[in-house]
Amino acid sequence: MAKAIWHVGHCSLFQQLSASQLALLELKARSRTFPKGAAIYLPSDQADCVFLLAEGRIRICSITPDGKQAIMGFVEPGEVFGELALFQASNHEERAEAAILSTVVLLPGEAVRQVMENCPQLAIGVTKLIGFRRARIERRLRSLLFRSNRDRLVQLLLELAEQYGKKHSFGVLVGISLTHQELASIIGATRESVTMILGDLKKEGLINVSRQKLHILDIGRLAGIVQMPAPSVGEVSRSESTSLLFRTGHPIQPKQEENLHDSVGL
Amino acid sequence: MAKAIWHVGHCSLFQQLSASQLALLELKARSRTFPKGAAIYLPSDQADCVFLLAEGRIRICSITPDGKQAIMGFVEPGEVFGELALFQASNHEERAEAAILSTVVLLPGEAVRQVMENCPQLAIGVTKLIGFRRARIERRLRSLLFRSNRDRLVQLLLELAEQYGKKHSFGVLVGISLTHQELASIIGATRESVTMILGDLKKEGLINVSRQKLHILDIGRLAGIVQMPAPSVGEVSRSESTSLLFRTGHPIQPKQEENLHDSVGL
DNA sequence: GGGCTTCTGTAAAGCAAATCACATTCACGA
DNA sequence: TCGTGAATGTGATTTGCTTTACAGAAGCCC
Repeated sequence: MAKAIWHVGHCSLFQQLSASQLALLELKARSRTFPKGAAIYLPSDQADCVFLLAEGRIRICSITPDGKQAIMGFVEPGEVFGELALFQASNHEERAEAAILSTVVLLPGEAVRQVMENCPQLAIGVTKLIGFRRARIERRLRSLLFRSNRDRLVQLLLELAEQYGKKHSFGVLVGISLTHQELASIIGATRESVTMILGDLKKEGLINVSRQKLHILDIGRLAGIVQMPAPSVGEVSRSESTSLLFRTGHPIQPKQEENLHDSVGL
Repeated sequence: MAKAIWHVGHCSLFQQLSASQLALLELKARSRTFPKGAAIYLPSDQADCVFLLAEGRIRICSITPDGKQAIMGFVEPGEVFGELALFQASNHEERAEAAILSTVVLLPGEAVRQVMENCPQLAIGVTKLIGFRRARIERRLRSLLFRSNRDRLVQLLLELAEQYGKKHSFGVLVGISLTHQELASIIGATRESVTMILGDLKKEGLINVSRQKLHILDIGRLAGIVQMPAPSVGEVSRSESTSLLFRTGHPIQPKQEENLHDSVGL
C-alpha cells in the first residue's frame, strides 16, 4: 500500500467505516501526483472516480467554448471532490486542475458505491457533503441574482477573512493571495472591475492591499455594506482547521461528524 | 391513516423500503392542504420536516429584504422537497409556496433520518436526489455567469418545450403557461426584458405567443441560438411522465430507480 | 356586463459593468 | 542584474439591461 493511501482513513468522510470496509477501499485506491496547472479531470471525462486531495490545492472551474472561465470553488487537503459523478450518468460539467503541486487519491466509483450500499453512515456522509455544497452553490446563485459586483466582492473578502484571516494589531490580515483575475472569476466579474473596486475600498479606508497581502482594516464596516454580521476571525490562522475558500465541507479530523455544519454559512 | 398518506409508498424515493420501514414513516407522516399562494415553509422556519407533494404545484423561491424575488424551481406531484433541511442545521434559505391548491405530506426529519440510517437504499436515493438538483443549480449558475438574457430565455423555452411540449402541425406547442414575470424570475431578468425578447423572437419567426399559448415554430433554429441540440419532444404531452419545470428529479412511478438520470440535462 | 386587477406592450433615460486600449509595476528565472 | 511575462492600475467608450413611466388588453369576480 503506497504511503499516500494512508490518507483515506484520515478523511472525515471515511472515518465511520469499519476496518474491513476501509481496507477494501484502500485496496482499490490509487494515488497520483499532479504538477501545478495539470488537469485532474475534464468535462466529458469518462473515468468513474471520486477524488480525495491528500496534498496541495485543487481549483474547480467551468470554461465556455469561447474561453470565458469561472472558478466554482477550491478544494483543500483532506477534502473529497468529483463526488457528483458517483450517481450522475452525464459526466463532469466542470474541470478540476491542480492550483499547486498536488497529490490526489483516486477511489473507483464502483468501490465507493459498493461500500455505501453496505454502510448507511457513509451514504449519509456523502449526502451531507453534496447537500452542504449545494447549499453553497445556491447562496452563490442568489448573490449573483441580487447583488452588485461590489457587494459580491465584499462578501468574498469577508469569507476569505473568516477562512484565512488572522487578527492583527489593527484589523485582520488575510493569509491567502489570489490575483484580481481569480477574484473576478469567483464573483463573476471582469478583472478590471475587481481592480477598481479594490481601489475604491482602499480609498474608503476599509482595506489595504499591497501586492500579495490583503489587510482588512474595518471588518465591521465592511460587513455593514452587505448587511451581514462581521465574521469571527481567529487569533491565529485557522487555515489548517477550517480549510477551503468556500468551505467545501470536510475538515480533516473532526471526531464527531456534526461539525460539518459548524463552518459558518456563506 | 389519512388517505393522503397513501402517497408515501408511491413516491419513487421510498419504494425501496421494507413494509415495516414504510409503516414507520407513514405512521409519523401528516398531510396538509394549502390554498394557492400559501407558504409551506419560510426561511428561518424551525420545523424539521421533509415534504412530499401529493397534489398541486409548489414554487420554491428566494426573496430579498427589498422585495426582489427569484424562482428557484417548481415541484410537481410525486416529488420531494425541502430535503436539504434534513442535514442542514441552518434552516431553509428559501420559501416554498403553493403555486396552486396543493396537498403536501409532511415527514418528520427525525423519522426520515432514522430510516436512512438503517436503509442504505434510502440514503443513496436521497443522495441522488440532492445531487441531481445540485447539478441543475450548477448549470443555472453557469448560464447566469456566461449567457445573456436572451440566451437564457431561449434556453428556458427549450426546456419548457422538452418538458411540456407537444408536436403540432407545424412546430411545438408548449402546454404550460407562465407569465412574463414568472419567466423573468426564473432566468433572473426583469419582466420588461422578457416581454421585449419574446417580441423579438416572434418577429424573427421563431415562436408565436398568443396570451396563454406558446407555440415554437422552429425549434431547431431556436436551439441553434444557444448552440444546443434541439430537445426531443413527444407526440403527446409528456407532462405526466417527466414532470417539473426544471426536472426536479423524482417522476412518480419509476420501477427501476435508474431513470432518475434519464431526464435530460438542462 | 361593468369594474377591478393582473398581465402585456412600448419606449425613453439612466446606469453598472464589460470592453478596449493602454501604461506601470512587480516577480522571478536566466 | 537585467529582462520578460504576468499582474495591476486607469481611463474612454460601448452596451445590455434595468428603471421608470405609461397605455392598452385580458381575465375575473360581483
